[in-house]
Amino acid sequence: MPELPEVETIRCDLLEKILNTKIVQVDVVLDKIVKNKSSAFKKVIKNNQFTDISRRGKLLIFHLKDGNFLLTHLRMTGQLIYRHQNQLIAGGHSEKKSDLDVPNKYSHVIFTFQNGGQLFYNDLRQFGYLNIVNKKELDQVIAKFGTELIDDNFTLPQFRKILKGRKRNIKAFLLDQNMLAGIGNIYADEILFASCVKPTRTIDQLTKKEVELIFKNIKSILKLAVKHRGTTFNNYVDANGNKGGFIKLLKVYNRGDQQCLNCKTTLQKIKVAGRGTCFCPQCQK
DNA sequence: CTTCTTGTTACTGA
DNA sequence: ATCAGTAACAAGAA
Repeated sequence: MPELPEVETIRCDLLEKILNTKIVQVDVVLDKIVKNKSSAFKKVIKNNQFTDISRRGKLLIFHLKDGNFLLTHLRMTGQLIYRHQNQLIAGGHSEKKSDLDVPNKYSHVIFTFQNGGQLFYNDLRQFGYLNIVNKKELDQVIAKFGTELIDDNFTLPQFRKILKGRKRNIKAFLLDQNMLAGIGNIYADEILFASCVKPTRTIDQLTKKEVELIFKNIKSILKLAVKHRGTTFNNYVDANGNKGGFIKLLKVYNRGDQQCLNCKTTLQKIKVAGRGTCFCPQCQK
């Protein structure tokens, strides 16, 4: 599940690889992945260039030289993998051959650059999408997102302001992209464990200290995860096709029925906000 | 065979 | 306005 740290890792990887190089060909293997009409999509992309890549929450924004923007959301199993010309398909040291072996049966859109490099949009479950929009449409899409979380503009007073008057449970809030942009199921569980707050607690019950802790942990955990190039739980890989290293640092996510790393209590798995949720009944109050 | 999983949107109902 | 719950989407794992 690509969340903010994973999407940010891919963004930084691609920045070094695909800017200001002419796109000579684009293949749309599976039409439904592209929101635009396939013919219109190809017309805009062909002979165009990416001049920058930005990110809003989990959404990647490729800036095109002609003033349009290519939006990419990976949803659950989307991948963006770049291969430069003549790059050998690595094998042997990879556990999952399909991660590195591109194109494969999940490669639904393929960009080919003038220098021979190729960018593959892979998606096993086909929930992600590519969509070309103009500046006005981009602004409309971006406006709906909540606060950016690894930005210096995200401050404790601002966090308090967003929480004010709300009554839902804290996990549902953390996952709400219209409130905070970029947290998914993995980091929501990790942030709440680090903050010693049970995922079912409602916002109006949180103490001042707990709010402070949650704020601090949102920043520190997301930044640490970016540093470790994200979490590969099942499907995620970076733009080189490599796994993220944060999985070694997960303390609760998907560890239901295992022992808490702090107190050895058996972790519990419950459903909160429609999501599988792991927490320590001893450490999280 | 069935059931579960996951991010997001859309919808219903409180 | 806010929020909870659920279906839908696809395909693989168990």
